[in-house]
Amino acid sequence: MQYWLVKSEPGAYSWERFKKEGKTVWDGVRNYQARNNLKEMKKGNLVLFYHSNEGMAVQGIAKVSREFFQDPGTDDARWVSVELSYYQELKHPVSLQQMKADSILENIGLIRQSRLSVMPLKVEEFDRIISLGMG
DNA sequence: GCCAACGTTGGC
DNA sequence: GCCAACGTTGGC
Repeated sequence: MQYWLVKSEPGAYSWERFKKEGKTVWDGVRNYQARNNLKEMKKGNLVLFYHSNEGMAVQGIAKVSREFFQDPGTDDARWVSVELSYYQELKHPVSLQQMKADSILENIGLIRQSRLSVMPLKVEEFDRIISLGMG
């Protein structure tokens, strides 16, 4: 099982909206590294949903419900999307500050490479965020 | 609002 | 192929 983290500015697409809609096409990724990560996602993989810029925190968990396909927002064959479905909400959002202060999470991709919007997580990183968010 | 990090573009 | 200029992201 592979674990992931995706970022969204809540003003552009929020966790609240995702929760209400139940699923969404994750489109608009225009960065090769992020695109490569989208292509690696397998159906059933779990994906943390992080709010950037405002309310900077992991909000909840999504599940990959459809593997990559052409991004419907463009005809350019380089760019792909996946479909994500609502899975579970964290009891307490896990803030960037909390992650920076945590010895397991201090070297997470989110902190090391702050501009990447789709990234893999190690199992122990995923588990640590869940335990902080559900504890 | 500022700025660091970093990806992209285009001239040479 | 190099690199300066420029644009974007995202934390503060």
